[in-house]
Amino acid sequence: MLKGYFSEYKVFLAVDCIIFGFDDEDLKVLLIQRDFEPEKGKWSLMGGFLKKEETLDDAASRVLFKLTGMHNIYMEQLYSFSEVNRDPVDRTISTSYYAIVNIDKHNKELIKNYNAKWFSLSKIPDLIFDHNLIVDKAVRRLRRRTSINPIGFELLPEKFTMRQLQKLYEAILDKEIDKRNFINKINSMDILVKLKEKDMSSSTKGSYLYKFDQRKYDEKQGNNFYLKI
Amino acid sequence: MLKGYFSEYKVFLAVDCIIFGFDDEDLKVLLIQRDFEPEKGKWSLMGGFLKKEETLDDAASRVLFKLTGMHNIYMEQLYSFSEVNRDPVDRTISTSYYAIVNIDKHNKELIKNYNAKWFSLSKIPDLIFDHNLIVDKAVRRLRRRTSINPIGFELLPEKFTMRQLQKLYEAILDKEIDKRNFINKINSMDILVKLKEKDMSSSTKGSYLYKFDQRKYDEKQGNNFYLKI
DNA sequence: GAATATAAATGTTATTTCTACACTTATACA
DNA sequence: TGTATAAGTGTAGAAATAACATTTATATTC
Repeated sequence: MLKGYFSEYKVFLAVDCIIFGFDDEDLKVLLIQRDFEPEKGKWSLMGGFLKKEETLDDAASRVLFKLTGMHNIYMEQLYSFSEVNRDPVDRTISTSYYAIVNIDKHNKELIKNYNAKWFSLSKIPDLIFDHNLIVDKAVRRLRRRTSINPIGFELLPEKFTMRQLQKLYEAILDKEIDKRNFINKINSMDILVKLKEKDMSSSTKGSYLYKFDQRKYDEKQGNNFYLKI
Repeated sequence: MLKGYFSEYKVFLAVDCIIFGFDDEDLKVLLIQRDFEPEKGKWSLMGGFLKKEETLDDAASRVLFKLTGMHNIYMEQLYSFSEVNRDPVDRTISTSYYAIVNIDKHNKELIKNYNAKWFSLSKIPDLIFDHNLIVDKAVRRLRRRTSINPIGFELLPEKFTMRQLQKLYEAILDKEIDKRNFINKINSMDILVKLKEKDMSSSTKGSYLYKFDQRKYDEKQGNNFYLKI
């Protein structure tokens, strides 16, 4: 045989997406409620099969767009899950991606169509197959990434307060952080621009708004540092 | 259709293994020379297709055993590569694993049969497909892992000198390390047992041999720490 | 047997980073 | 005018890291 491998080796390869969002309080994950068998009615990650003409990244982008209506979402490949019977219908390997999105920017119509809902990390229900495992791994990865690279750009509105940013870190790392130490560390990263504008919604005094310095933020993505928070 | 997905979505899924070893001087990678088309004569990673009844981990273990004759090799899933035309024969996704082995313990007969050879990192030839990319990613991952967890147990002989351990770290991290600071840090990890025995081969004075405290070493694998070396 | 050559073994100080911690300020509203 | 609320701000002690040089044990050579 000169061309082609033995087709009995072929398997189904799916991508499943863990979509993280942040709502000023909690880190959340977007889940869909299946309206088809098996496990109809149960919650699951959004996924889809890898198609012939696309890479796994393409497939993940496609799946993410389908559910959120957003393009160019920040995402990263997580892991490939391959337990033989993880999918009761047919042997299927799942390459998972985690994505982080601005929770206010997704298309609410779409997520209604998919019976999708945002769940706080602490309230994630029983999911189909091995999806709880996948979410756990994604959370651990996101935590580690947050200790190595700056995060927030994709999760926060364009302008945000220090308090919002701190809440985000606290939600991701699941621990309380001292306000002054946090500000000092963020400032030492040198990725924010302090605006003249204030947010007056949360206090009488008002709090300054910041935005990310896109260029510096992207730089820091490259050369890893260890930000111990 | 009640049972089974649409089979046109099926793809070939291979595992490719980056096998790291250490020879007292350099960090090395075990490569095989292909004796079949395409790209006959070129060097590549050892790989194989995922079979029906095995997980990706199983497949990687099988591939590793086939080439080294060793069981229970330390390995970790790295990444799944999926460029559409990465394999000219047929669309094939590759899930890569990196493994670390004791270079003295593998079966030399086997690697002769596969035309396999150890290559220092700085002397890796042009590999088939995207295998150079895969190796690069594995090296970066190994470096990061080395900064978070202890390493060495799988790469060194049972008994080894501080110098050997330091050389290993220097080879992995590709930088020189101060001897005194290195020893202090390793000691602060508390994973070594100092033996009464000395190695007399490298100096007239002789240098003490150490071995890993298996229990403590395994413990440290779990709770990540940041060892800045 | 004295001198030499080689690698091993060892500790301290200065610098940087991290942690813990409390009071003042601006403003709206009563 | 007083009160309530969240924002804003700095320092000192502790811990980790980085820089750095001399002494020791032994085999070999003269």
